[in-house]
Amino acid sequence: MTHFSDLVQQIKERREMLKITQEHLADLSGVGLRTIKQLEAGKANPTYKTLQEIVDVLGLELVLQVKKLNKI
Amino acid sequence: MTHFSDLVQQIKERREMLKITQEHLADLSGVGLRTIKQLEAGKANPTYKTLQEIVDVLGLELVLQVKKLNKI
DNA sequence: CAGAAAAGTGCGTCATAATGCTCTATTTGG
DNA sequence: CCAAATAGAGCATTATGACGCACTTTTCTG
Repeated sequence: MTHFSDLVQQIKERREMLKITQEHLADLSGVGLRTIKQLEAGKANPTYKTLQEIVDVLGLELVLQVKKLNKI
Repeated sequence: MTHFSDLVQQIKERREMLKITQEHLADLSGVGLRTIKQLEAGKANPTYKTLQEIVDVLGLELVLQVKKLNKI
């Protein structure tokens, strides 16, 4: 779960910044409310698709890049 | 599945660039060979954890960033 | 070209992600 | 402080991801 908690944190902060409730995010993204709650609680291992639908609504995107070294 | 195929393509190209076989990648990442095969074939919706373990071995990382506009 | 290595795929099982419902705990506004 | 809104969880069900095995197809290599 390397930096998964960071990612969750980013999602949560972004949602709050946009003044969107979990429920509204669920409606907008089509992802179940329960799923969003579990994700934000850090108690989930979401599928790419689920993650994608959520971050998309938040105006975010998942990108793959060459690892930056020395993350100590 | 927005740009999922792009992500799969990046993973595949990176693996080939590193001259690693799917089997070797499976061993290195701890992810099952079957799972890697399905992913590269674009016939999967991997969990974050699975994706993370694979890209990590390839020296890549998934990052969340604010969406760049006008991707027409 | 022939054999070997690597990749693709059908089938079946097991584990778990996704989800709804209900209830509790927090947070927030007035 | 109180009530309403929002978030966190337990429980159960359904859908599907992860995986091994066996076999076929494709791609290398000598």
